[in-house]
Amino acid sequence: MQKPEPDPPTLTTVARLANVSIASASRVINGIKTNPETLARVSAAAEAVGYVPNAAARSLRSRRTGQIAFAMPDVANPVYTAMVGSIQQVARANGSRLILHSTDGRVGDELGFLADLKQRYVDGLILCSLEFTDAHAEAIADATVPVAVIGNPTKGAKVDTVRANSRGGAAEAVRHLHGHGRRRIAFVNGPEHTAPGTARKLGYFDALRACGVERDDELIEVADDFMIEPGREAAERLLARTTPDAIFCANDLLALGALSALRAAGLGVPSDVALVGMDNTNLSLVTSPQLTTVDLGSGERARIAAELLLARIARPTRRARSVGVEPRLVVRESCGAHS
Amino acid sequence: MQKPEPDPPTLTTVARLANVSIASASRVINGIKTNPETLARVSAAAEAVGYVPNAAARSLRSRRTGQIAFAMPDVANPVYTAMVGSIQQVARANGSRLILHSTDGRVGDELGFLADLKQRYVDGLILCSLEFTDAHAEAIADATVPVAVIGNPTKGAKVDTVRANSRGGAAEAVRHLHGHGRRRIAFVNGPEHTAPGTARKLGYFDALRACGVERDDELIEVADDFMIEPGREAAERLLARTTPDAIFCANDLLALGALSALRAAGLGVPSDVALVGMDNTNLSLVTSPQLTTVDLGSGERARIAAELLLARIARPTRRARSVGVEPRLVVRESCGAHS
DNA sequence: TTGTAAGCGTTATCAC
DNA sequence: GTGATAACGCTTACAA
Repeated sequence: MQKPEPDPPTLTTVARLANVSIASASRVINGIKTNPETLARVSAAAEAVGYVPNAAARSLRSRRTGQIAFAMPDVANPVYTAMVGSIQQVARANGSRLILHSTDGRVGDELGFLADLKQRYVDGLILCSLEFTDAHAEAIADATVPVAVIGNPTKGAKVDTVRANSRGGAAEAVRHLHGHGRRRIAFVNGPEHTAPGTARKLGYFDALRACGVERDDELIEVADDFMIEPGREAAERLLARTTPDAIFCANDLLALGALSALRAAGLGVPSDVALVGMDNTNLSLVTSPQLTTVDLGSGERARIAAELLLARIARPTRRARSVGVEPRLVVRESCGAHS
Repeated sequence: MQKPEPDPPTLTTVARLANVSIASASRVINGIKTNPETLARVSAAAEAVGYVPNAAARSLRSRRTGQIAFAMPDVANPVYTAMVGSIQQVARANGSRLILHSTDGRVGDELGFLADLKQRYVDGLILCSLEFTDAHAEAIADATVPVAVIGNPTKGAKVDTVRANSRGGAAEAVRHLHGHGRRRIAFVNGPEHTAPGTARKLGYFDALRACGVERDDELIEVADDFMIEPGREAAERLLARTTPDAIFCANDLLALGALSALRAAGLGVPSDVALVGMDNTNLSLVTSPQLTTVDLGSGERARIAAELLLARIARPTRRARSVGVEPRLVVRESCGAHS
């Protein structure tokens, strides 16, 4: 059986077969009210030839692609995959496809994707940026399609935004440690030039102040990246010079690294050193002890961002909205729950 | 400052500004050889107005979208996010965008995406299917764009394929356990109607036979899903009726669940019960003890699938290729490495 | 209600 | 080399 490979049927094919104009065929396909008889004829014809509308032609005319994009730092990080899942759901419910861009946190890549929007291959973009610069604000301002930001845009930026309160969350984590009798509370942070790095450090200080604990820079260590291995290395450096009775890590991955360093140093968790992470990734459930952490609502923030974006795509003139999602402490074995 | 919101510049805009025909403008934009002077004029004009070609118009004419899609069971599963990462890289190097579809392993969804290809919103699809049916083969056969499958297509299906050898990998895992003196080797499987479920069970039997160990159905337990919680429950059922000296789990997530059940039962790993998982997800590094596992080359398989797909998009008439990726045992603390 | 026809922004085939 | 011009497949005034 040789492939005949006939060109795919177009509206013209259908119209001809149904003996109507291509306009009528189009109306039927788009569910616009028509005479029952033509409707029947066209539907039958479409069915018969297996007609499916061509996406490119449709977008060209309608100026809608039915696609949205999500630009995120790292496909392998559970925080972001949680976001992908939420966005996927919203998009699908909306009949939209999802394009995934990976930025590795590089500002240049983010700006590149923003610029590419001019190609109009999507109806809008959700940008999850770790480091929002003026260049971002500018690029968004002259983007031709709506953008929603998950993160912390610069002050002036007029853009739909979903923020986490990671400063507050960090403070809550540290207060929790203090509440459990810890007094030498160390802090393992990620790169401090990032928005999360900055905010979480401030939260750490906030809590120390609130608890009346004096800040001790010896207890602070910065990892190269918000990842497991850098977390382990940072914790090793920390433990080489001092022994805290608690470590707050700026995210779960760092905490996993720290856990491994603590174990290697023969320190018990939480008996010797309590440990709290941040993000409530599914990783925090698989460690032993299970990790106490702060849920910053990644999935929910992404869902909201997607909804804001779709709303703006529908009504581009709405005023920019900014939504905050509050953190939630999740107490597990590494501090607070009986292990 | 009010937004003037001028329509985005088109080729016509550029051509007019450069005082050339739109054909010449097009040539310059597409890097087709032209007189240096017109080239300069057009480039300058394009630059001046910030011209960017419209994706929809381009695809309509050229019948190329510059997009590929990846349909996978679960965005949150590290095995698949590893695949996403690889595909993303290949796509990007090729100048293609990546569309992500999530199927939750539902056959109906997979078939739906296959059918949607007729809209031609992508140049091709990579399908990672857990359960490949005749309907899949049929849908692929009359798809209008190339498809590459990661998994095990039915025999007759003419489609580019990348297979893992999970049967062989499972056998290797079990032989490894046997080699470390384990004789009561239990097996926690996922749903057996899936391709991985079937293959891994066969591998388990293969190894028992090879090692001269008699098969004991009491040592086999099936989880509802390839996830942590079902894994824990299955392991609990297993431990309620017998005590093995090793458990082989059909993937890492199941192994994490089993680990937690073992811990709850007061059994030491690997002292009392050795444990081996499968997939070599990054999760296997964060447990304590770290998990011995079998790497089925997810990232590599995805990379190969992407390359096969792009190759076929470039030359649609090539014969279908089938590539196998061999498993690799990764020895860590839960069996074989000193903990 | 239905048909005619004008684009949407490109690319590609022609003559020139 | 360059410029008209005809598609690509569809939506949508507007006219009938």
